[in-house]
Amino acid sequence: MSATPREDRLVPAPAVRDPTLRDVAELAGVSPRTVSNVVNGYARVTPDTRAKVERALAQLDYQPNLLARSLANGRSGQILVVVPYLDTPYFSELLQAVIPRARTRGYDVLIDQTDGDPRHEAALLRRRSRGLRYDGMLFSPLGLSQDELRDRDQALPLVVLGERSSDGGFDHVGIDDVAASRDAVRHLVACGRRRIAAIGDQPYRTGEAAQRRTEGYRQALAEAGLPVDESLVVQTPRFNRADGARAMEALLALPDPPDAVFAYSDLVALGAVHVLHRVGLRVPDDVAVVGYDDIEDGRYSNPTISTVSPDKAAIAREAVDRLLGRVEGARTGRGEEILVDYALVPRQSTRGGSSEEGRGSEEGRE
Amino acid sequence: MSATPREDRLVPAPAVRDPTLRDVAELAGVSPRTVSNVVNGYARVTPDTRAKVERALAQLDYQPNLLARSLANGRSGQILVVVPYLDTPYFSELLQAVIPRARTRGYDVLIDQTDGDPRHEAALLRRRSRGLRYDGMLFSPLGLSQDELRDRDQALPLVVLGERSSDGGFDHVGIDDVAASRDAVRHLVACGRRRIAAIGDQPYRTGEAAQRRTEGYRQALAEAGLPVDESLVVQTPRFNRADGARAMEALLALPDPPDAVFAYSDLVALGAVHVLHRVGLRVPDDVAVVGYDDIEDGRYSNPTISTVSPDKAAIAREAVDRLLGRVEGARTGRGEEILVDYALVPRQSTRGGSSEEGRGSEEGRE
DNA sequence: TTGAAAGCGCTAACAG
DNA sequence: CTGTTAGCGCTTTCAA
Repeated sequence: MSATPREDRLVPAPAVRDPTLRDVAELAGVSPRTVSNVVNGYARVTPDTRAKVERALAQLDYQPNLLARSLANGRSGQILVVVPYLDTPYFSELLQAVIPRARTRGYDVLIDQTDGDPRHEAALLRRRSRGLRYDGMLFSPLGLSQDELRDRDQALPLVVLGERSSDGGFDHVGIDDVAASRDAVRHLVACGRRRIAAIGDQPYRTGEAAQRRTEGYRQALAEAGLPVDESLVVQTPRFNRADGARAMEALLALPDPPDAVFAYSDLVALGAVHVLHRVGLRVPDDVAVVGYDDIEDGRYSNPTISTVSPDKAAIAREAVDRLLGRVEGARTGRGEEILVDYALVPRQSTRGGSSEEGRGSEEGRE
Repeated sequence: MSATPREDRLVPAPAVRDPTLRDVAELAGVSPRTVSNVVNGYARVTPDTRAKVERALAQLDYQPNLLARSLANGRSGQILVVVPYLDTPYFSELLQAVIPRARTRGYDVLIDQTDGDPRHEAALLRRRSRGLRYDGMLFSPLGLSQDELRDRDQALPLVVLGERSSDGGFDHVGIDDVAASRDAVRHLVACGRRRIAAIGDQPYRTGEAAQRRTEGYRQALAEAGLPVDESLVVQTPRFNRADGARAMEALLALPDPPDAVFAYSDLVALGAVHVLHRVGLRVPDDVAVVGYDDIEDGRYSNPTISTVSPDKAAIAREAVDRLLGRVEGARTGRGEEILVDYALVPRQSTRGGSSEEGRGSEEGRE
């Protein structure tokens, strides 16, 4: 039996074993400590020994065991991103921006989807934070009220998306929903509409995001001196196409249907437009529609959808940076409220015509 | 100083420390081994001691440190899912199905997106598998050829989605693209179309998926005795709306434009329809369009898009189960080719009308 | 600057 | 059935 490069074993070594820090140390003739220093660029190392170590590193094609590293230093290098639905364009577009941002900071992304189930969401919040596979959580809740959001493991860094937090219980990143909604409805008013419906209100204590949009809607109507016809405010369980379609059908069944619709998401808008087309009504001629989120579908749909466009790149950037700031201890203290930019983007569904246009910034707000 | 419940320490204990297996063992008066057995439901344990342990478990609200567990048993309990774009509906809908499937099997999901970058993809394949944070990889490649897919770390369980593998180098899950494309074009022929364009061909060695669709297109035309006009086969760099729009513009600039389009994805179809509307052509009256993927957008667009509908739930199920079969050692040996069901779903973009319909299974295959 | 050694918290051989 | 114990591979305090 020929001698192996590694010390002898009683049992035959496994066919192939990845090189460890120890192997590198032996080959380089230094201690594991030194190799670790080189690998992590920590303490100063003599150019001489560094060269030796690096040669060994290369020769063995060493790659650190991330699990072991995590266990030793108590950091997983992963963050968890929680969304209600992955196949909702708004969330997938957001994730598309979040993942590279996290990666440039050296973190991998775990994903969970809750289907908006309050129990699932609550469980995620209360899970003991240490010994977990992630160092922090980016959370887009749907079924939880503000109070429930506060009842959580305070040790786990948390940034909440899309819900308003006024009380410093956690960091929050989003846009000013009331102002954005007001702008959207102002736009419809400016287009000469008078019977403006709102689709997407939610009565629950968990529907605060929806309620802020409704608030903006009311403010804009009040400004314009228009009455609020409560029968034009339609509630929906969620913000998807099917909800938009159903709500639109209900509105059309009214004795005096609306001449415009403010939809609380682009999907809702698309669902509404779908129904309008089916019954032979023209958009925007008969009914103008404005949506919310600026998902890609709305830029290619027929007609294209006027919408409130949140700066998703900014949301992703702010959210990831705030979260990792807490993870890495650079930030402490009370949660902050971060409002990012948004813009109202008029397209065919309110203006008609057939031209495409890029992301406008008119009526942009902060 | 009052006595602490834990053994004395020379330095003050950290303000709060999560209970470990050891803590539980001490409290219950048994060995860590036994606690481990109870927690993992391994060996048989006396009801008596089990009760003791469980009481201690509950009292301390013990939760295992997953990192430590992973390091000890060499399994992370995570799989990595790699897609080119997260905000492409096909992929996000697939992920929506994959995540719960993995979770029911006890695995968490890490996500990476490559933007179709061949270097990124190749790096992922070659990364040393041990010491990684994931036990297996579900991979939807875009920029890699079959050969490049084979050049990988064989130790990492891998299931490939959406590319055809005939050679057992890895497991593959998908639908029969040639047959599905043939069905799609047959459908257009059956609708009385004669000048049928194809949008989405790709010439590269990495464009094999696209080339199979083109093959099906040619077969269907040949069957119908129709000539293949190469100017009607338009190549696109990717499969998104913008590509579909550009390709459609090019087709309309032809001296003799098509009366039907087979688009290699629903996004391409939507982009094409967008352009057709803009120039005032009617779908399907002037130009019929059939897509591929059956994404939700196509069920609510105007018109709704006829499409090839792969059984995404089956793809997710088969892919996750095959992958975990290998991860857990239940499966070994050569890679298999798994073909799942698909159906051609006719909608307004080929048939006209304005009714909605659910997922049809007519012309379903395989 | 570098080495020795003690963990991180859990699993699993190996007794008993 | 349960206890003892030796790691998993890395980081990091403490000495030298």
